[in-house]
Amino acid sequence: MEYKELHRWDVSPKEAVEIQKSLRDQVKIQKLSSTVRYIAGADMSFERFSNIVYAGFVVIDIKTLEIVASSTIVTEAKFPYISGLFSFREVPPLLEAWKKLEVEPDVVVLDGQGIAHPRRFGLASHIGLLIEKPTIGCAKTLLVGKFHDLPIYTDSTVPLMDRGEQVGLALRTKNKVKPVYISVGHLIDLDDALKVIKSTIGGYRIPMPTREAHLLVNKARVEAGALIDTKGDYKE
DNA sequence: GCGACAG
DNA sequence: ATCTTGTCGC
Repeated sequence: MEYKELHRWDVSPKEAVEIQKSLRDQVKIQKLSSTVRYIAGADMSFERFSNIVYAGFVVIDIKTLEIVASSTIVTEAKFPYISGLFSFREVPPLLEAWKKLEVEPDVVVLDGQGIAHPRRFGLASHIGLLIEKPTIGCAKTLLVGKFHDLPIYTDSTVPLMDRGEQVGLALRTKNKVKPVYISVGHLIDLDDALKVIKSTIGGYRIPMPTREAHLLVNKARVEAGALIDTKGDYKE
């Protein structure tokens, strides 16, 4: 798949914040324009004491929840992990994997926030602008916002509020299990984002796109590690 | 100044 | 994120 180059990546944290501010007004919140058949999930897996990272995508059929395509790459993360600047660490490796993906998804789910972000420009919004596809942020923990009285039963939702506005929602994907947090990334609205995510819940807390992407990149890392002995030499 | 802080 | 075994609860 293709993507845009909107700015440099070798920037300081201060410059990164300015880039976020300059791009956030380009985020479009709207109804999904086409019917959804293929949903992509993305994730990254890190090596313990290095910046080597495995990034990958899976594409899932919304009807069967089966994987129809995937891509994986290995590269080096060049930006540190800084809360609020997460996308500057994750997006470059993800774009490399995106480049190798052969099946075009109708919507992409990211492991992190969309507009539920201090500057309303989280990972899902950032990569959405670059790949020009509808994106959804589906995070395991909160970055900003508060919510109240979320029922303990599957499919319950409650608004996620930050500074007086709704930035997403908390969704209970499984009985009596911690919720996930859904927010709009780009080219979608919250109702459609929720519908898409609900259609991909496979009985686990983490919806299938993200879950399968996580399993994929984790497996890639472990298998690569098994090929290297303790001296760092490659095995036969 | 204190507390919070996506993966 | 990653390191890790068993264990408590549905």
